[in-house]
Amino acid sequence: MPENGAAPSAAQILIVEDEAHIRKFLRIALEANGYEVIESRRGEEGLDLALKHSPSLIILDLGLPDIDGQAVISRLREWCETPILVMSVRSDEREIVRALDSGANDYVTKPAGIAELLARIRVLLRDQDPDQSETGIVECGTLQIDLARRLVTQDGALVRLTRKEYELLRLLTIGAGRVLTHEELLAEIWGPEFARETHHLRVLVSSLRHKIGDDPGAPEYILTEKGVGYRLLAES
Amino acid sequence: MPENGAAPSAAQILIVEDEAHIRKFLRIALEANGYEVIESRRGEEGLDLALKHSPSLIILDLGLPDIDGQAVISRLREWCETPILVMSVRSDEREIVRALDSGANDYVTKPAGIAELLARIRVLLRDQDPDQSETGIVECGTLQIDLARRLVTQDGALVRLTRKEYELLRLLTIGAGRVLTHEELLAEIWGPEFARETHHLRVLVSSLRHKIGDDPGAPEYILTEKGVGYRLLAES
DNA sequence: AAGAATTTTTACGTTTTCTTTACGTTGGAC
DNA sequence: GTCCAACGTAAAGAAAACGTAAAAATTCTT
Repeated sequence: MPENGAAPSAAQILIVEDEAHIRKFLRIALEANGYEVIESRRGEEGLDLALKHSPSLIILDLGLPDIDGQAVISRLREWCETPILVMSVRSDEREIVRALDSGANDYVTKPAGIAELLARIRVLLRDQDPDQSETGIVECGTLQIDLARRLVTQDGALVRLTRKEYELLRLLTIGAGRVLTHEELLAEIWGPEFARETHHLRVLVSSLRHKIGDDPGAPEYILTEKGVGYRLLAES
Repeated sequence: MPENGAAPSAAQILIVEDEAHIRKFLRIALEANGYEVIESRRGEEGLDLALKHSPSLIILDLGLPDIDGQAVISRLREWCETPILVMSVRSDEREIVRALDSGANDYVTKPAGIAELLARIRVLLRDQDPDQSETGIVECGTLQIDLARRLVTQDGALVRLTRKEYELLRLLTIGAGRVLTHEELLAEIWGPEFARETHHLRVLVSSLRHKIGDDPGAPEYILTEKGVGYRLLAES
């Protein structure tokens, strides 16, 4: 899994759409405009990919073969805030309202002009939460976290992290200084249905701390906020 | 879920539209949904009103008598980030792209279903920059309370609070200046069934005061209102 | 299919936080 | 001054939360 291989500023867009020719059309148009594209034909797979890649935007067709598109929106919104642009052949107003109210950010009726679609994508990417931007190298004492390359070094030496360890560190880094609650972390790393299983988090934090050389008693990096969550100590 | 956009204090919406019957129609629909409405027939006046009232959202017609709607968008974006929803009779794709790219957040072609319009308004209000509302760092002498990060510092030094201590301080901060009664605090922190157990509160206040260096005899931060509750001394 | 790496599960000791209780202090009423 | 009610604080016991190690299960590699 090449995670974030391309240029640092290339936004990654996930397409969830069952019709092959539309997928192809979108992919060509998006790639021509400098976006990186991931695609999926089914809703379940789409949810997986969203979790795995954390794309910058999701284009979602409501008429999927396996699960209701509406359900995809709701399930995405349980744990993430990635902008969702819905495409649909139906221009039924009730469906539009339902999609928007359950968390979609825009609704475009097919067939839509590609220029308009691209403009609406730019709006959604432009209006995103500024602290979501995952570019640049974050430093924390002698610890370096390169979010674009998925690379962590401690004192210049490469630290090998497992997927979950890295995911935890990434979340802490993005929210540096802020407390990330148990629920947030569990929902992001394991999925919303694990939001109460704090023991998972305890062992993961323990092994991450071990690898980056952090002493829980006198933490340099990861501060435990008992009963609440964890926070990465920010530079000051 | 018809989740109403108007939560505690009604969101204010500015309509800039020259056709009287559309203005009237919008006003009725919006007010019926709990929004407060200001309106203007001309672009210049619209800009003035935006400056004066800082509305939560602007609905803009592109076909205005005095200045080009496009110019209104650009001039608004010079100094503010209020969401702009453009309405237009023209569904020319180039115009849509131009409006979105110059700063509009959504574009709806007239005539549009009112339910869809309201849903799109809810999206724009929902997605507004959250740090416009909560990011305030409250200062109280040398005590700093950063509610967004759950961070408390005294004289620049991090103060580590337990969950309940922080919760107490948060409540006092939110209601800064106001007296919070024993009942309110107990109900919020321990639950309504504890509303009479003031001894809990006494020991909690004591330990919080100890950590932020407050002397009950000559309080700098937490003032005891005997027989009633506590209050955080606000800056003036 | 075997082996390695990762993740999940479980268990237990330790630390921190919370609750409870007891007692001292303050300040107004009489 | 005495009494009383409300408050502040200290300390001990109880409960909750945490950290870690190791075994079991799963997934990934080769």
